[in-house]
Amino acid sequence: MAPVTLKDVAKVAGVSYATVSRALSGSPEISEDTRCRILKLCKEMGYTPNSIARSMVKRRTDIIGLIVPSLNNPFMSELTGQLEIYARNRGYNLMVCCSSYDHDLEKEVFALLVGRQVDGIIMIPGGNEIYESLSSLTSQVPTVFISDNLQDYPENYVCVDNFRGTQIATEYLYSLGHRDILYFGARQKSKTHKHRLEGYLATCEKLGLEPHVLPSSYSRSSREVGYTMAGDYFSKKNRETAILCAADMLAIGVMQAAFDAGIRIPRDISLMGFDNISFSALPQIDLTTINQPTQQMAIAAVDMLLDRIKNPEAEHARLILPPSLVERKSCRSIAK
Amino acid sequence: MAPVTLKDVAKVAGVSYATVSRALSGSPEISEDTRCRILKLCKEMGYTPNSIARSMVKRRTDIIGLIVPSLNNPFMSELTGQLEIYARNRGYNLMVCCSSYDHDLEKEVFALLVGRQVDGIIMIPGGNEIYESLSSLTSQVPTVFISDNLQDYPENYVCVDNFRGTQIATEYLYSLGHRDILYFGARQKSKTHKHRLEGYLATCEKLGLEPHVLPSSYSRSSREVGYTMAGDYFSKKNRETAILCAADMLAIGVMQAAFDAGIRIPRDISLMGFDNISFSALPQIDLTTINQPTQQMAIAAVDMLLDRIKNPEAEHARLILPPSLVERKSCRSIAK
DNA sequence: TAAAATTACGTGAACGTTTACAGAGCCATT
DNA sequence: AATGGCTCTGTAAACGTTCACGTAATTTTA
Repeated sequence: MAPVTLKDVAKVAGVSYATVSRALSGSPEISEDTRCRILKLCKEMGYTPNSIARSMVKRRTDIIGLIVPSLNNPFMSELTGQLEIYARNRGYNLMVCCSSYDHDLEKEVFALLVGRQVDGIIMIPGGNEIYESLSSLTSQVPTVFISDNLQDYPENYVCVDNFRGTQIATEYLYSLGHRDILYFGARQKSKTHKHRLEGYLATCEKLGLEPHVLPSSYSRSSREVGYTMAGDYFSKKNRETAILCAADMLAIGVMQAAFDAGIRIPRDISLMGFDNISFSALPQIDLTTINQPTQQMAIAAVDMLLDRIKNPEAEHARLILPPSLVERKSCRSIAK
Repeated sequence: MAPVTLKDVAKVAGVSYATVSRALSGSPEISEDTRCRILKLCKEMGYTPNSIARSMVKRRTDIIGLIVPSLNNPFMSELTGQLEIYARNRGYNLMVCCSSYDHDLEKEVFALLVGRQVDGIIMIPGGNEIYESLSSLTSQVPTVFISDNLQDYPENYVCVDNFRGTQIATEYLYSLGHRDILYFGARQKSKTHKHRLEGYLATCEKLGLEPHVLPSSYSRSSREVGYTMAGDYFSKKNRETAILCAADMLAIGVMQAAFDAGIRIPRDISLMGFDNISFSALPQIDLTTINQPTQQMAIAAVDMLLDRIKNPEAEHARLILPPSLVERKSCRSIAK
């Protein structure tokens, strides 16, 4: 518990503390002998550099703030894990804050992190209210968003190509012979979901399919929402042979409703999701879905942020990563 | 991007910077007028206190380090989320590091966090190698473990009562009429698993049941392990009517193997897990299990750590929280 | 009304680093 | 032998706070 400082080491070594600092920082302005001697002494004395003091003078902390809506959501917690590992490999630590999908909290923890002098912030917005506060937040500190909602704003962000995702999904279902595909759970307010819907609609048009859309009036894409909506849907006669859900969680709810209604997947109807959350890989679920490249997103977000930190005056960057098909057991090929 | 400091505010206000500091810290040694005037000015000028500088002189950072094996595991990411929220409510931020179940990394990030001058560390060990390094780590900074492996060491920890958990589970299965209960996936090296096994064995003895144990030679309790082990098990004739798994993930693997073998749960055999991870609540899984009180554990760990920070010389604390039964659909009552 | 107590504020040191600058010692060049 | 240029090390200021101390102005007390 006794904090041994540069000065302590310097005193024992019989040099000034600037010399010790030089020995540790790898400065060339020091002879090899003294460097070795000092380094050895540091070890012996159990010296640990105080990064607070260093931050004080260097005017940077090597800390990245992360604002994430929730760590209960597997997609976000996995992303968080990736971000932490990659950031640490690049010499940065992560200060994590959960916003609980609450925009006031988002602003509050943003200010908190700024006060903590983080070098930059990676933010996964929890909703759409973020637009109002965008510039007042990002003017304070370099910020990168992980979100598909920001095309029209001068901000840095990385996201997955949602349009392309539903395009891939629709084409896949088409290739299996499906001609009546229901797009399930289109949320109105989210731009992410708008792009997914558009990918579906555009592909329908390209393939000459008639689009069927079941919009969601809910503000989140939970299993419960999927279950409720699908219960309604299955209670009537329908001609669709496949359902493309706007999110995996919805699809899992749909699965349950299908089970309750005695409808078998994929025998009676094919089902696809979007996100590839870890749940979906469970054999009991085994959902064919569109993968978001979590690791790539994490790496890209950190890289982008560090670029912005190094060069804050640079143009805003955007990176849109390609999604990919994950083929599992929830879709089947049907006769034409 | 222009950092406005105490001095700037002081200059504009025409007072010394000590006065500004007093106005902000709520010191009584200042008149109400000047305080209001300064506070208003701070707002106008967009002043944010620099917590680095404050940490420098106060010799504390109000930061807690968290070392967690992985954020892919839902149990741990949920725990992390709870820790963050509660710690923030108590005025602390969380610096999170993933150890990837690697003990060398555990030691490395511990040192990193110490260098960052965190006020304390909450550590969820990823394995058993932790024993070797225990005292050399915890002598550096107040530390609280979340782990059931530390009864024999003078450390602070909180955990769930694993013995009680399997006791509850065994009694529950007994109450449903089961007399032949297999304990599935007992890991040898983990003390957590040792306690779970002991709870089962003790309860068998108490109830006059003959224990059946299927040990696991694997070092982790994954779905794949459960699937493989259960495949073997189901390929032979067995008399057990219920399986109690040492972890939910194992049970999910068992479910899959049962499905492959044409064995229906709970009709043909009852199945229980331990942990209550979020997967288990999915209707497609619907696993009866033993809950670990994540939120209570998080709150207790933070409270305990802050106690230790305030009073480092105090006796080591241990808190063992009660688990609880979560009744779902994977067990059935059988005729006696 | 003088002494004592109180209030409100300023002064300056401290926290543990980094770094610009200066300077000492040595060797090579003219 | 004087000058210049190295190489190495020391000095001191700075980063933005907090806080112990000092002190002037004001109020209270005897």
